[in-house]
Amino acid sequence: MPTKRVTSHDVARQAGVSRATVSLVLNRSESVVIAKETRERVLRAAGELGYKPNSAARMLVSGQSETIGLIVSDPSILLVDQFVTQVLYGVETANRQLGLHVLVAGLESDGPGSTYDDLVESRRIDGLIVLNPKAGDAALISLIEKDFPLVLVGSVRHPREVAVTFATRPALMKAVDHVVGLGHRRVGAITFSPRSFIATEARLAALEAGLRAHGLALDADAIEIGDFSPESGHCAGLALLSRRPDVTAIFAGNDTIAIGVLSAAHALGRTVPQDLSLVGFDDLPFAPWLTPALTTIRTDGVHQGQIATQMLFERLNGRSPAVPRVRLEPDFIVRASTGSAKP
Amino acid sequence: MPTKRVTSHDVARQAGVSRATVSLVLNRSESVVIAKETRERVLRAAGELGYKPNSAARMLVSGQSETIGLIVSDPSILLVDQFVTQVLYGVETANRQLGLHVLVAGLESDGPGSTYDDLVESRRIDGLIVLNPKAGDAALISLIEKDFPLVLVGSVRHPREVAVTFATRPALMKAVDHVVGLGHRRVGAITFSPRSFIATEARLAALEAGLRAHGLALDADAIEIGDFSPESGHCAGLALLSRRPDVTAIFAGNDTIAIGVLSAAHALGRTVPQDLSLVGFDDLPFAPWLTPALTTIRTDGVHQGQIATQMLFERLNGRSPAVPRVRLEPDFIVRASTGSAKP
DNA sequence: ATTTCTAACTGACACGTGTTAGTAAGCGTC
DNA sequence: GACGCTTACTAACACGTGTCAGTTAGAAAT
Repeated sequence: MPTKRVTSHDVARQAGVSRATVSLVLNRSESVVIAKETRERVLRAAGELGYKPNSAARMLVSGQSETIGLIVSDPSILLVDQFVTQVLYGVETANRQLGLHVLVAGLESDGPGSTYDDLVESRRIDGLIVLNPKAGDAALISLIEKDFPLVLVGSVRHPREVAVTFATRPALMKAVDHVVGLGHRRVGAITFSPRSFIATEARLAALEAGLRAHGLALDADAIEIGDFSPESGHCAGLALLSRRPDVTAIFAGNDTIAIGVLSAAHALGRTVPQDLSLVGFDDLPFAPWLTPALTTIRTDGVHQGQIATQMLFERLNGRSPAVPRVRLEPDFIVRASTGSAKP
Repeated sequence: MPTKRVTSHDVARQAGVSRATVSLVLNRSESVVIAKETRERVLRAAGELGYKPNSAARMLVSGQSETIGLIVSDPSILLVDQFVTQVLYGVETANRQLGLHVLVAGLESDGPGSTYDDLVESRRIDGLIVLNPKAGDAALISLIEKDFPLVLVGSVRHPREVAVTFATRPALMKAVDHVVGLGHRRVGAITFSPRSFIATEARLAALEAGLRAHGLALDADAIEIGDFSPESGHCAGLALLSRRPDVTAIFAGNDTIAIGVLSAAHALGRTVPQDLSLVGFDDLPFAPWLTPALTTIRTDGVHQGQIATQMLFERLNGRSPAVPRVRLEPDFIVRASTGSAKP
């Protein structure tokens, strides 16, 4: 790019006005201080020269970068589970609509954790959205307590956090009602992460509560721990069904794990839903097209990303969001992977 | 964030030196112009005050943003097909390792297309990686011809483009050998996009060439056009198998479409691989865990993203990449979705 | 004619950094 | 002691923009 940059100075010269006037015309949209004729001359000059303000200079003087950071915890989850991508898409589109740029940064759980400071202290971003935040993340807590404009997609259970989460309990209750209504009595679960993660614990608790309402229990040896991936679903499914062959219904931590469970069931000679009922979580785009089509709980990740963006936008404009913690309600979707328990 | 920013001026005062010295100490890592004792005093002061240079000021004076743009054409593909996410992950990790930031921007095909200029002309980014570039994208061509540091993940067939693509022909040949070797004679294909897309056309051509080498043809009415999604795979599969029930093997444009084809086959009462053989494309993480496990062609999207980053890095440092067009070689992976044709 | 007022524009500063030309000090050399 | 040379540091400029306080010109009022 050997081309010379066009500055506001060039525009001013071409329009026969001062640089200050150019700036006023281009920024103060409806202020009447500028004569109509002058305004038009400036706009024409800017157009002809193809003037685009230098973002760095503008950032420097205004203190704003018009950019938000999107931190993805454990980015390798992106590789295996499509849900994170749904949120990312929601965040990107919503910000584009608002005229904001999105800087994506992965945060390795074993890394230095300085990623936040790199972005925040250097004033490279105005606000932050954090995907899958970890409760023990000290740097993150510190930012929350400094009141830095930050929205969590997930939760670290901090009293002052601003977050978008899912109220999974109602949908899980419906799912349990459905499964128990089909006659299942021995139910298993495969989580997408260790119980220490807030979302995992909350979902297991909801599941247990739901079963308890029907006089049933979620046995400790009917729980397996996965890691988001189909492979982990397969392994956990094999382990669970081998240890507890009497289990007739499994709740998977997400749809991706459910794929692996389907494969495990098949490997063990059990047909879904005749010999085993399976419930997924998320309703990813492939869920209706698995064989059998997956009964699942629909969490709208795109929407979650959009809401997070909207809340961050409020904070960036100095307004504290009307509701600091938004809880979205997932739907329960019945398809073909759940069926009557054998008598 | 009511906290006052720490500037290099503060560091200078605390260390008892001039601001210039601070800058020299922090930037000229191994230049010996600074006395060891002074250097240490400055570093200590910077550490104590928690000094982080303001990125905007640095960008302004250096003309570099240490940020690259990642343009995702038709971002909604992200939602349905996991392959794009693999590349994104590769790009993000590689750039993080190089100390560069990544700005992600979706480019709607029907949009104004000004996304490039927004980023480039405002000097917000130093270089660009474009995912799934469109051959007809005038703004993109213009950047290529201006020699802007830009790497394509894909191709627009421009003589001066710098790109990372896949040489799909050898792997597709192997796949055809495999399928024909199993006795299949009537083969169908479902693409992930209209033939006008370069990759689609190239893969169909390779497929046709492979079949021709065996004295077979890819009939026009045995080709269906999909759109990356499992749903499109399902619909295309239904259409193809209804119109040409004699087809015994199908090549899917990607693994995601293959999911839909599996479901279509099932809906029509055909079992894979007994009644129908299926070959996917990409080897996404779920491919081994579908039922049956998917025979497919492995394209390493993460690697592709890393290579693209590396090539862009070369360009940013003024070196033109050793090989302007890297072609990666996919592997052919045989699993359980392909089997002997019925006699 | 002088003052006051308004509309329309401009001069000059600030933002925080990287860098180059330049200075001051120390030291040896003739 | 004048001179040159090296070492270690600093003053000052440049980057391109947003934004006031201030200036000019013309009209209106006194």
